[in-house]
Amino acid sequence: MNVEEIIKTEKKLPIEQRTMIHYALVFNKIREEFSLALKPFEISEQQFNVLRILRGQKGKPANLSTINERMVTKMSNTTRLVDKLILKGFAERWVCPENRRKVEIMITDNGKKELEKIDLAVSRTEERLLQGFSHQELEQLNALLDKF
Amino acid sequence: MNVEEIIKTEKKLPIEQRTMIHYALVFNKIREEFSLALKPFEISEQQFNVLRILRGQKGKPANLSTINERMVTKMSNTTRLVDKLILKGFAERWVCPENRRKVEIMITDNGKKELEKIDLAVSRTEERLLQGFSHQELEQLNALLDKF
DNA sequence: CCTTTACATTTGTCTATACAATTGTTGTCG
DNA sequence: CGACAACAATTGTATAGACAAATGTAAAGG
Repeated sequence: MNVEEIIKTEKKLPIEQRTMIHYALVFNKIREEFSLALKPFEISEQQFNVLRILRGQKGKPANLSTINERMVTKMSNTTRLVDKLILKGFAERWVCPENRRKVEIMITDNGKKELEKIDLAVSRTEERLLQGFSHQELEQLNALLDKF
Repeated sequence: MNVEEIIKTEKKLPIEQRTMIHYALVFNKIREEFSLALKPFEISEQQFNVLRILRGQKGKPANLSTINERMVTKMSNTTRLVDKLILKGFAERWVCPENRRKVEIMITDNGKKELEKIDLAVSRTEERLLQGFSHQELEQLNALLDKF
């Protein structure tokens, strides 16, 4: 990936600015690949993320604020996101008996099955995106990302 | 930035998955900082990007497809984006005389002046985001990003 | 010329997201 | 207890973005 070529500029960018643009370009590529991988399942990246969180609860229900807290990209209204998962039969929701302000949300068996299929497609995408990296380079990248 | 802590998971993620999540988390942080920096100017990141492209033309007008081509994040409708810049008096647009299918878009003096102010705020943000990095680390990061 | 094809931009429409206001519930303190 | 603050989720609304269809213009081929 050549930054200058992609954004068609001849002038030399300061390294800081170049890094930022570079970062965004790579992110766009990643997002594109992911949404392509998710398209056949008719599920958004956010919905996929929530499903993974719900599965991570291992039988325990999650409430909305828990989900929000754990989401990679925080959303302003997770309610409607969960609505869609429920509509698809991948999750269910009820009012929390101990605290009626809260709701409890759980992944359904159907949701789990679907998620397994999606996981496969997603991890294939991840591997494809990262195929040019050695294990050491991945560690290096993670270490650099930690500095942000 | 500790990935596992942020998304509140105890289990060890495979390095590929961890890298992807890490990447997205950092991107969110960057985006947040940028939109904060741009907020006082009431301009979106995309609009800012287009303004920079227009300035990069150095007097020559740009047409829509040129802008689209050079944008960091490609947009489906750049028309309406330019509309907003025109509304703010930062750009002007007319039909291309040689080829009436095309339009010619130029940054105005007003737009240039505003852009200079925004540039300052943005580069301060960039520096702040990257303050933990040595020059060598920035080069390293750029080299790794190239591998995508 | 006239029809067809390709091109460049614009418009329509539907969905996603951001942000604020609202609803319903619980906890606290005089 | 009763008023009020704090909490959790939902709803309303306005804006941004994705995608497809439509418009207007130019080029190509018979």
